[in-house]
Order: sequence, then C-alpha cells, then structure tokens
Amino acid sequence: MDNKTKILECSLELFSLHGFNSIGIQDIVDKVGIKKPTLYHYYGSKEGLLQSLLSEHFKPFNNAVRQAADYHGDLPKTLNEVAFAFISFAKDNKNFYRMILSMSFDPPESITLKTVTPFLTEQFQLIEELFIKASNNHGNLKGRHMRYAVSFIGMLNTYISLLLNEHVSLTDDLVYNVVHQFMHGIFS
Amino acid sequence: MDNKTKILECSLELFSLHGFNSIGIQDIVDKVGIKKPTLYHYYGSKEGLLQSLLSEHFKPFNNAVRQAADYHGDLPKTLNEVAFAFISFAKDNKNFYRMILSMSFDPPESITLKTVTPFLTEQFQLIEELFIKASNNHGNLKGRHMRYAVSFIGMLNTYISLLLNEHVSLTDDLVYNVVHQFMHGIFS
DNA sequence: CAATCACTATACCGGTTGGTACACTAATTT
DNA sequence: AAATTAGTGTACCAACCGGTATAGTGATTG
Repeated sequence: MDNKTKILECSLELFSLHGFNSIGIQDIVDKVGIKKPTLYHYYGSKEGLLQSLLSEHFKPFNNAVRQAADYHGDLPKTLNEVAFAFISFAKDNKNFYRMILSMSFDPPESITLKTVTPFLTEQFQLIEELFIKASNNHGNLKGRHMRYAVSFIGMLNTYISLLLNEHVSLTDDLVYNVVHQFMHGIFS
Repeated sequence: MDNKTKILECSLELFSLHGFNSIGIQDIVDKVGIKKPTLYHYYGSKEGLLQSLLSEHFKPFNNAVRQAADYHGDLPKTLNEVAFAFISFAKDNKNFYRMILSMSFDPPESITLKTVTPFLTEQFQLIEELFIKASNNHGNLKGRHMRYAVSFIGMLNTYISLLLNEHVSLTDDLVYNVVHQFMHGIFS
C-alpha cells in the first residue's frame, strides 16, 4: 500500500483513540514510518489531512443514507432502511464512527466541529426531508420534522455508542428494536 | 469575587467554547487577570483544575437526579421528575452542560473522558436502578434496564442539545413531550 | 516586634507543537 | 541524453506548552 493511503489509515486510528488535538503530526509519521515532509507533500496541513479523512469516508456513508431515506409511502420500512444504513456503516467503520461521533460534540469554536458539520448537516437534511414527506400520510408528524429528525438520529447514535463499546451486539433484530422503540416507545 | 472562584468561572467559559485541550493555562490566567503561579497555587495542575470544576457542578446536579429518580410506584411521574432535573439543570448551567456533553464523547484514552466518567456512571446507575425497580410493576421492562437507562439519558441529551443550540425553547411542555415520546413513541 | 501565613509577581525551564528550507533520488517525459 | 517531476530524507525553526524556583507582598498571629 502506498504512503498516501497508509497516512489516512494510521491517522484515523490515532485520532479515534486519542483525539485530533492530542495527536501530533510526529505521532502519525512515526506510526506510518515516514518523515514529516512526505505527509505535508500529500495533505498540506493537519487540517487538510482531516478534511481528506472525513470526505473519504463520508461520501459513501451519506450516499447510503440518501438511498435508504428515499420515501415511497411506507415510513416504518424507510426508517428501518435508514437505521440499517447507519448501523451497518458504523459496524464496518468503528474507528471512523467513533471519531465523528466525538467530533460532532466538540466545542463550538473547534476546527473539528467546523470540519465535520457540513457532512452531518447533509445527513440531517436527508432525514428531515423524509419526515416532511411522510407527514402527508401521518398528520401527527406535522410541524415536528426537525424534532423527529434530530431525535431519530439521536436514538441511532445512542444505540451505535452501545455497539461501539460492545455493550450490545449486532443481532438481526437490533435495527428492528431501535426503530420500534422510536415509533412506539418502551410500553409495547 | 476572589481569584479562586474567578478561575473556575473563566476556565469553564473557555473550556466549553474551545475545549480543554485547546485552552492553555496562559489563556485562563490572561482572562482572569492573574499570573500562572496563582492558578497553580489553588489547583496544582491543569488536571486538578478540571477535577475541581467538575465536582463543583456535578455534586448538586447528581443530588438533584438522585432525588428525582427515587421510585415510588409511578414510573411516568418519576421519569418526568428526572427529565425535569436534567433539563432545568442544563438550562441553568449551559456552558457546563455543553462541556460535559462534549467530554462524555471524548476519545477513550483522553484525560477528559476519564475524569468525567465517574460522575456519568453515578448518573447512569441512578437511572438504571429506577428501571430495575419499575420492572416489578412493568413486566415488559425486564432484562432491558441497561438499554432503557441508556436510551432515556440519550434522549434527554438529544433534546438538551437542541435546547443549548436554541433550536427549541424551554416551554412548560418540553419535559412532558420528551418523556411522552420516550414512553409511547412518535405515533400517538 | 517577630514570625508565620496565604497569596502573587518575575523570570525561567525542558519539551513539543505545526510547519518548512533544502537537498537528494528515482522515475517519467521530451 | 537532458529536463522535468513526484516523492522522500536531513535538519531546522519560532511559538507555545505545562509547570516551577524564587522572592516578595500584606495581613494575621504569637
């Protein structure tokens, strides 16, 4: 594998474990086995490296979400597909998901939040649009698009956190259970 | 106000806005208007400052949660009281809540996560115990204490995030809506 | 009055940070 | 064969980091 790719892999592992701010360029190049100018040749700056790392993984992720969130009249089915897109991506990209989940709660003025926000906004809009379209068939959703989009993603991330920490395992019915709880609560 | 207190206030504001790692001791003492040895006299180290800052706010917070989570046979009522404890504390301590919410998603090896974890664990146990006791009256909760405790806190934090970003305002029925959604889902 | 105390200022430390100037090599292009 | 190019190593930089040795302050206590 070439150095350019190896840099992405190693920095992802280090960032997800220790955080973007706690990892120095020197840590990364040491792990890859190269010298600093090589990294700067490819990515220009630490921020540029983060940008490349994010778009590399977010593009396929958000494409999968867009496909899953395409509404065709069956809200429960669509929510299930969205949940599956999130959970299976998180399972296949544990380090990356850990990192973006962390960054999405980073302080308002941090570079990390500012860099990750556009990708998260795109996700949010896909889900919000889904609830807007579904509100034609479900009157009680009207005027609550934003709240439900946020709380649906919130619930997904809550269960994905459990998954990442291995407090719960990815069984076939996890997706079903999450969506069911979101739709009908805990009393059923 | 004395310097010792002013240090706590200023560091909270800086940490919540920029993050613990991005703020240097120099930033804090500049904002307070003192010199470094004064800060080190009171708090010994940057980590000691964080520890003091956390316990200062977490003690009253968790006491309020403990009182609210005391189960007496009415689960919806108790959940409402817990939700109120969380939401009203968050509203009165926006900077602090923003900071701990961020720290609770920090990377596994970070000092911030390790320092905040004991306080969050205490919270979690209070809520989990509530669901364990309630499962005597609600058979369908059995064996799901952990998942429900986590997802209840997760939902609270999801709505508190909205509150902190002022995407939703603290009306009288916010607490009711959150608990209702948790118990009965979005279809009711 | 002398001694102790909590507190604060000056000045400094070794180590690390993100980033770079420059030289070199090996492959590709002309 | 000459020139260009991408990629990499050596050595270095100013700025900043958390932390401290030391001395001095003014108020309290013996």
